[in-house]
Amino acid sequence: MTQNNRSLTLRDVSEASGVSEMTVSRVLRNRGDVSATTREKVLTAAKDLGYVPNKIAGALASQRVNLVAVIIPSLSNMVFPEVLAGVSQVLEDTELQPVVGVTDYLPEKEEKVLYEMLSWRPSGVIIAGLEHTEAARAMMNASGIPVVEIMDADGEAVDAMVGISHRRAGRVMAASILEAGYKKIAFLGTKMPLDHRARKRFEGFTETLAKSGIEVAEREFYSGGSALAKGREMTEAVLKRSPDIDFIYYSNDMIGAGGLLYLMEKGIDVPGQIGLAGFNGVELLQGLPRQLATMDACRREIGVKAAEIIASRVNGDDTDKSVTLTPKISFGDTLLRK
Amino acid sequence: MTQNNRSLTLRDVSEASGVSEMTVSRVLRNRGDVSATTREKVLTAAKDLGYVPNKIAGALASQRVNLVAVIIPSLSNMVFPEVLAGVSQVLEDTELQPVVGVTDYLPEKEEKVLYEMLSWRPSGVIIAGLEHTEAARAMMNASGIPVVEIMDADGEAVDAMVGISHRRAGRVMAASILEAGYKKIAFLGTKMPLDHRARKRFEGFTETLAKSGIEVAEREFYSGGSALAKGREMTEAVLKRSPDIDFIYYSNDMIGAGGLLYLMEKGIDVPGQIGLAGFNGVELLQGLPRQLATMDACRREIGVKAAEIIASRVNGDDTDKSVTLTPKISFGDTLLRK
DNA sequence: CTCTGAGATGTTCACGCTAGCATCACAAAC
DNA sequence: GTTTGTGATGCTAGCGTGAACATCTCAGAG
Repeated sequence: MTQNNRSLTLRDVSEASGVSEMTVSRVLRNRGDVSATTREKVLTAAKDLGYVPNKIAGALASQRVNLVAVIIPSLSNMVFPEVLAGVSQVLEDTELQPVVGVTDYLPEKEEKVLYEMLSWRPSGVIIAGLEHTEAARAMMNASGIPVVEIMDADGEAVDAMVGISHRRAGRVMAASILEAGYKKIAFLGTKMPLDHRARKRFEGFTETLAKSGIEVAEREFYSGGSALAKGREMTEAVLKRSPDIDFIYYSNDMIGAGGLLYLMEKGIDVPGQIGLAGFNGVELLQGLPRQLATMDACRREIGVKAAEIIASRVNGDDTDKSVTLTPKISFGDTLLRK
Repeated sequence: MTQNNRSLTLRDVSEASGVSEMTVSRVLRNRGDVSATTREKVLTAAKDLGYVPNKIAGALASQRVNLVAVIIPSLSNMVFPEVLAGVSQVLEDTELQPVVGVTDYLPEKEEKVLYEMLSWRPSGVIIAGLEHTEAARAMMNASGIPVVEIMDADGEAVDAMVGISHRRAGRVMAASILEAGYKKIAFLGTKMPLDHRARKRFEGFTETLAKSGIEVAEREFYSGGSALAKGREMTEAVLKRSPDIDFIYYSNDMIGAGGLLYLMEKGIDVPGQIGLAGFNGVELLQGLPRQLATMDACRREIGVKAAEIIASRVNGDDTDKSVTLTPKISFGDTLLRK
């Protein structure tokens, strides 16, 4: 309540309550034996003063920091917040706390964010992707703490890894599309040098098409802007160039939804004339007039599993080093089922 | 590169490079005079060892922590990430770093998150809303650091405040709707005990309607689930109950978009038969077949301004205590313009 | 009445770093 | 040669807390 400019310490509380700093520390951490009377006295004093413990000092003294660094490319698309939700849910039952860093898909920024985070000596790291700079990889190795790389399973992990195979996801979608009889297939997505997972999906996709002697008929990439609007624009552009396209595979649901809305507006028969599919399985799709075919990326599950691995490792338990989840394809109303 | 289990300290670097710890510290912080030769030697040693400074110890020693706590209700709707983007953009040019805490709209969780964050002794706090528990308010007061409450301007700030008046926003929207001649007006939104800003908009809205002798004809509230789908469902439910509704005011754009898609599907004339408006001005709307009327909540701008206030105050400069931004109404295609 | 032991409380020191001052080397000025 | 100043470097003393150990108190056993 009192407004001090000099910040409060254990000493202030100890003086106010007439016991030693150590006892105050014990009360505030519920550690060790303290009599009910003393506990009461200390808590009252702490509350009256408005004392908030200094975790900086605590962490230095105890050599323990209950933070888990979570490093992701972006917060503005729906995918990473959901991973985060999974992480938080699990960590809430432990004394660990997630701290988020955002890289904007830039390797150098990732390296910088990682450095910053490691300088706070967290108990673990959860980081999106398997592609990192040499230096970043070295830091994670040297840190001596559990590191879980998430979202992807196509590659080598520094330590542990939880994700799906995007190559496989691309292959499965391609197979379903071929099976449904589509032939002139377009791919629309983000500019991929930045987004390795989208790239891998694309690679898996073209690989399977190639086996049937089919090549992607059209492709278009975007970056920035409203994904829904971009989906619209790109779909229009592609159909203008190649009106005989009969399927469009979008690298995410948001642009897919834009495309879907555009085609419906134009009165085009989906999935009869043109089939569509996206990727991610975002909740948003449920509100669309027609269900977009998609593939669930197991986002929440990935967050949960990654957090569980960190939590166990912090407790000294041994755990899985590599968890590969299998995304489920959902045909929705925009991909003919054989 | 070397994998140590015992973590590295300045001493390790100092031994490896043959200078004192102090000099190493100076090199790594670019503080004070160090000869080019020594600097080179130290940097090489640090890099070889893979040394990452320990900010915990640094912060304790220097009594300075370059973190800014940003406390928001949610990451999963589009509004707060954009505020965050504004904050990050500004702080990127300073030595300050944002750290995000999420409250899920729960006052007790807000209090807990605030406590946790303050225990790391950040340089400032940016927190959404003006409504907090007694204890939270006390903590912010006692902290002695700059505190900026954001998003809202209807109320008393603990310290500084940046936001818009949601009451006014509600009033302005009501006035525009009345002016366009709509009479049977419905309101659809979130359950409001949790969301004070939505509540204030609703209050302003009904207040202005009341002045024209009009009452909200229907109302419906939701919580959880896909907002787009909820908008759809609620719109359907309301129109079933009162088919003569001629305007629906949604408490956010997402449910508004759901409603819009539903009405278009049903072939209802928007805005002729039924007008619609949302709130927030989210980017998503740009991809819809028709532009939803809305009001920009100045999200990014709020983040920018709040961060600027913190940055100045940290530098000891005096700044505005209260900044009220004025949202712009956008009529889109769903609200007749008089 | 003394002894024992467990619970309650206090003391000391280290955690890894930085502020503030002390010291040192060396070149320019006298 | 001596002085002086300045850049370069080192030393010491904390920062606020928690771990480990030391001490004290008091009830119950003998």
